[in-house]
Parts: sequence; structure tokens; C-alpha cells
Amino acid sequence: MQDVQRMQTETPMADAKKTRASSMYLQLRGEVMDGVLPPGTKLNIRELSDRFESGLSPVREALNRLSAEGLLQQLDNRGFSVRTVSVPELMDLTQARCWLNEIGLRKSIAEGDQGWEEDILVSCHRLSRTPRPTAQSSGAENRPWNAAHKQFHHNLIAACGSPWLLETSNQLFDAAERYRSLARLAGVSREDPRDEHKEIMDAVIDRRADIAVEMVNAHFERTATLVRTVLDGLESGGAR
Amino acid sequence: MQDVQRMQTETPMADAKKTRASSMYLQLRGEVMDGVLPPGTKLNIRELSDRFESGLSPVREALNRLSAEGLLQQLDNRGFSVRTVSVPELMDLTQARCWLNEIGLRKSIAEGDQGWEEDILVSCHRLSRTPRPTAQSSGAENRPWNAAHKQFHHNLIAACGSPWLLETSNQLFDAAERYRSLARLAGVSREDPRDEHKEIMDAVIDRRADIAVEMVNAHFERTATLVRTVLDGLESGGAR
DNA sequence: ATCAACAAAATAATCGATTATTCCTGATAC
DNA sequence: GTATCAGGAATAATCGATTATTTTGTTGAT
Repeated sequence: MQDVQRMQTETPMADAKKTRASSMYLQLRGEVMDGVLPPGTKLNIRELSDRFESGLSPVREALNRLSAEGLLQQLDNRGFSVRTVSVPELMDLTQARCWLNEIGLRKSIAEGDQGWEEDILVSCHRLSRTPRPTAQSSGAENRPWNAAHKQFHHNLIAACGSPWLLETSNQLFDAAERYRSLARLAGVSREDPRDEHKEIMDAVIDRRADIAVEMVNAHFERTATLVRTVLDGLESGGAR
Repeated sequence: MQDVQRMQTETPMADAKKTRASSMYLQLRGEVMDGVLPPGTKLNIRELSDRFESGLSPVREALNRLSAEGLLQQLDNRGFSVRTVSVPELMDLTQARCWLNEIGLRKSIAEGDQGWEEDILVSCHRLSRTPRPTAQSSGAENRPWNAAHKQFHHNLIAACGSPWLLETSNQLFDAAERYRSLARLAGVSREDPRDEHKEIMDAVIDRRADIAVEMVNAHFERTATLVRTVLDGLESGGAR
């Protein structure tokens, strides 16, 4: 079972052969994720239709999908705005990620085959060779690393056998990534003294479940703590 | 903390003061959940706009929300159709519900206050006084019982302190309810010899975590097994 | 008879004008 | 001075015509 193919990125091209609504959805999604559109931003439908040189319908359709996904908030007759962030939500999110990760990781370690191990190996190596985001780098520049990072974490739990768990973990990963982007925009980025991902991989492939779970959860929580300092700073400092 | 108020249903009126898209969304959601629109049904946009006496835009908007929620499938340039069901998905769904339920229940039992106990007590009593669905009853007739049932299960884990877990459990509950509706439409309904919900409540309120978790998980799995027999029957029997 | 190419019909997606709702501003009453 | 309300501006939601795409049906060559 050497399905290395499925490892390639999920979004081949943004606009190829798609509807306007779909490509606009992808574009806006990226902007929200990167923090180009900051939390709370009101999204004016006509402005967007001007910017994308399209009619109102596709804009509306894209915004609807994004709000159903939780990236935007929608209020009847009051339009759309970028979902706000908060420290409590970040903590809840982090806890949920830890819970699901533990389940997925333990099952994968118990049941993963050689193909699973190889996928982890390859994605970890790929991640290490992709330029890391820095405090200066733009959202678009970080896309490759973000994609590789997501793929690595996905592969860790890919052998759990539950499509639902994998899908949900992905969504939580994305939600957390928006927080990471915001922290980076605020000038805070993380540079590991050692390579945490490599250490995690070793523990997982050695099938040391308790240690692996502990490491990944600590990995999540370390990032959350970092992001939290930024949010706390913003609240007491300048925003609103 | 006697917040009994929040127990009242979430959807006061379908069309009061809402946009067309929103009320149509609610209406269609009900029809998919009740099985009035069976899995795989193609949704013709013009037909729907005729039926609801509205334009195309609100239809599209409602369908978009439903597909982002997972109740419909969308294919670019090929419209919308009701999401199909399958035995593997049902099993995955059930497993996920058990996982989350265990987490939420243990935390709630550990941390729930008296208000939490009272909410469970009231919703259990209300559930017992609401007419039960039968093999003959229609989707609309079952709404009250379904709402009470959902509220009861929600209250069991409401003290877990994680908004994300509660929200996700609700979504999984709804996904499972669609399967239950389909089974009922096929003539299979469940009549308990004893009152499982009452037994669950007693175990929870007595703070016997292990037993409570075991009972609720068995409750989920028993229903899933029942639904499964129906699906297996359909596949070998008539469908397609 | 099978398949490919094309045309016709059906359906989905998009457009921009129109309608409904909310938001803003300033005048008036208390 | 504060609060209330009308009128207008801004914005969101909706409509039905138009355009693009897919599906269906037919013809003709192999």
C-alpha cells in the first residue's frame, strides 16, 4: 500500500475549470486564513464584486460557503464579516485538537502499516526542506510550508481508519492556522531550537504511543501559548 | 445557576423576520432530515424556486448552506443532490459519537453543578412525556420528540466546558438522526422494553462515570445496528 | 451494430436592475 | 441637554433575463 500519490496538494489550480463562485471562495479563504482580512472585517458585497470583476451572485455564494465553514459570520440583512478571534476560543480549539489527536494517534500507532510510516517519513522530510515562515514573510510565501505542515500532521493520524476524525482534525488545523497567521502578522513567530517534528516522527514510528501523544499535544499547546501572548497584548494594547 | 430557560427550542418560528434564504434553508433542512427528500435525490433549482414561490438566488443560497453543512453534495456545474448514506459512514459516525460522548460525559460528571443535574432531570422528564415516534408517524409529527431527545443528550454533556465539543456533538447527532428517520420510513422503529434514557440519567446523576459512558455508547450502537439492518436490506433488496 | 461528432434541449451559473432593510443624520419635542 | 423620530443614504437581499455548461438525442462513418 504505497499511496504516496495522495500526498500531493489538494488544490491543483485556483481557477482552472471551476465556477467563479468556487475560485472566489478559494481566494477569499486564503485571505482570511492569512490574516489579510483581519478578524471582524466587514465584507462589502459590491466592493468584492468590483474587485473580482464579477456579479453579485458568485460573491454571495462564496461568502455563504465560508460562513458555513465557520470562517465568516453571517447576520440576516446585515451581511458578512470575518469571524472574530478570542483567547477562550483558542483554548477550546487547542483542547479539542489534543483530544482528537490522542485518539487518532493511538489508533494509527496501533494499526498503521508500512505505507503509513513511509508517508510520515516523506512528509516530514519535505517539511524540513521547505522554507519556514518568518515574522517578515507574507501569507502567500508561507503557503508551501503551511501545506507541508498540514500534510505532516494529517499523515500522523491517517491510519486511524476514521474519515470523520481525519476531516474534523483538518478543520481544526485550519482554524488554528488562522490564529498562527495572526500571531505572525503581529511579529511573533516561532523558531525551534530543535526540530520538534522530527522528534515527533521518531516517537510515532517507534510506536511509542504515550510519548508521541504527549509530544504532539505539547506541540499544540506551545503554539497556543505563544499565540495567546499576542492576543492578550492586542486586547490590552491597541485593538478596540 | 438555574438556567432552565435555555432549554427551550432553538427555532422559535420558521419564517418570522428572516430572509427568504434562511427560511427556505430551514424548510429544506427539515425535509432532508426527515427523509422526505431521500438520499441521492437531485435538487432542481427551478423546481424549488417554483415550489417556494421565490427567485433563484435564495434557493441557491439555501442549498449552499446545506451543502457546506454536509447534508447535500455539490458538484460544480452539476448542481446539488441529497448526500447519500452508507453503512461505513454510519459506523464511522457512530464511533465518532462514542468518542466525543465519552470525553464530554466524563468531564461533565467530574465538573457538573446542580444546575446541570436539574437540566438533565427536566429534559428527561419532558422526553418521557412526549409522544414517541412510531413506524407510522410522519417526520413532522416526530419533531417534538426528536427535539426533546436531542436536548436530553445535549444536556448530558453540557457541563464539559467545551463549546466546540458541544457543537460538534450536535452536528453528529443530527447526522445520525437522518439515518434514524430513514430507518423509520422503511418501517423499522425501536420500542424499548425499558426506559433507557431514565437509566442513563440515573447513572449520570449518581456520577458513576464508567457505567454512564458504557450505557450511552451502547445506546448509540444499538440504534446504529438497527439502522444498519435496514440499510443492508435496501442494498440487497430494491434500491437503485 | 458501434462509435464519434455534432446539434438540440435541459440545467446550472451569472449578471445587473430592482426591492427591502438597516444605518446614519439632523430636526424637533421634552 | 437628551431622547425620539422622520427622511435619506447605504447596504443587503431578491428577481428574472442572459450566458455558459452539461446532458441528451441524432446522424453518419466504420
